[in-house]
Amino acid sequence: MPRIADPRAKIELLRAAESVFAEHGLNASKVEHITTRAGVSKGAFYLHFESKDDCWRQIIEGFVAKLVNCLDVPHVAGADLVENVTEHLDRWHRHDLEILEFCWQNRAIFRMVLAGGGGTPYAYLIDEFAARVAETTEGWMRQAVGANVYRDDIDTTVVAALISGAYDRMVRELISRPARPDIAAWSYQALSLFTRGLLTDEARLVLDRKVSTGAAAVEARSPRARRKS
Amino acid sequence: MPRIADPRAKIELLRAAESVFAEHGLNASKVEHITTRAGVSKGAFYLHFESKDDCWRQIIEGFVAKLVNCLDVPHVAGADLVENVTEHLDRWHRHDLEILEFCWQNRAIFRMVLAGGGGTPYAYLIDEFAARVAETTEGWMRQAVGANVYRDDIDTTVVAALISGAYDRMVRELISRPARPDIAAWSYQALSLFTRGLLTDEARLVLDRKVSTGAAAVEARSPRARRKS
DNA sequence: CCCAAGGTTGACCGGCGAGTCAAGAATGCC
DNA sequence: GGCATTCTTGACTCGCCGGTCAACCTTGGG
Repeated sequence: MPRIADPRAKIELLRAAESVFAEHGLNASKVEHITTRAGVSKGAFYLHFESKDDCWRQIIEGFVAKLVNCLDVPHVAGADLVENVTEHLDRWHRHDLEILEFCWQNRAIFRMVLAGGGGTPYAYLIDEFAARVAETTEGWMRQAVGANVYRDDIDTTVVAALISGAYDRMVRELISRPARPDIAAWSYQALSLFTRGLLTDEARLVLDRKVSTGAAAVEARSPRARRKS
Repeated sequence: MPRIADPRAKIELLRAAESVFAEHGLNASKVEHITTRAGVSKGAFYLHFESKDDCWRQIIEGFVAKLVNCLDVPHVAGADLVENVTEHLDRWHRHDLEILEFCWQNRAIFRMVLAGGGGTPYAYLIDEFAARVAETTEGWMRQAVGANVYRDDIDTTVVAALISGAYDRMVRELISRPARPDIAAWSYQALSLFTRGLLTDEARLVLDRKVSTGAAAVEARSPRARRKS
């Protein structure tokens, strides 16, 4: 009667691998480190994975489709400036929270990919993520310029890169935290900085009127009770 | 009579090393690749450097003090709002151009450090550079809030991270270019975005008055002829 | 206890790349 | 050309680490 395989071995190995990869990246991580941390032999590793790279791939693959889905946002075109401003800011805010939440939930894998840096399989995912964000941001921006929501003197390529760079830093800060920070507050600070930097004077007037009439604009919902520390 | 040592060997080796390290980072670069590219033997490498790491260090060390100097900026305190706004924007703009120029001149070494990612000796320099920029930015921001130039509802830590993240992306774009881009135009876009995002209403009025009287404010010097492409 | 089936192990193999050093090459004087 | 001095070379050594596999271990049935 055959011996029963240890049902926890693969789980322990995946956990250990995720942890070791996050510390050292793929190239500098040793299979022996992973197996020691998982509490199994080196040979047992190869019962579950074809190679070290395969282990890395198994961890990453389940992550890829989620990443792509996260970035797909429907485009909405409005004809009215009031509608445009409000809709635009709402959409931006919702999208922010969605992405930051995703990054927080998958912070271990982000750390894995970031620790490896150049030359790591799937390291291009970070660059792709960044490029995709910049591309989406630029698309939104061109629309907003066309709708007279954003100033028409902005270079959408440069500014899209600046904004996605800013969010990139925010994500890096987020995933480096041991405890979950106030994502909504962070998002508000970013949104406030960029909308003020981008809006036309007309669009700002629309927004200001919304505020003074007590309407549910994003800035009216800002945490007034929060003071900088 | 002893044979004369080849005076160009070390120069060729340093050049080749810089180039190979920029492509592959430290860990994935092979001494054999460097020596082949330099056109000397593998043994000759060790006549000039104790080890591969030593070669890397020799390239980086000359770079370190320049990097630190580049970030030291004198703090100037003004008492008058008009003076503050103008002085502040001028200083920001000058500092931008100085840093971007430095990054362009040292783009090969930046590429070297970026290509390695985590685990590379001196890779912390990039993190330190980023942290230093954020720290300096935050210091400036606190001053500007105190002088009623910036809004007092900004979280200076979060916003400083956002801004330095944005410049980080700009630098990465800059050093990835084969030909020198229009640094002043890029800097203008960033400055325009962030000043509009940060200034108090009073400070904006000061700035607008300056513009309408034809004074030499930064925005009055903006490249009006430039349209987005 | 013996047995068959399958699981697990860690000493071992072999490729790779950093570093070594004795042999060969280059130089200019006599 | 011979010689002494120094430079340069590239085959070689050695250690690291991913991956292998025969020996040993575990399991439950008879």
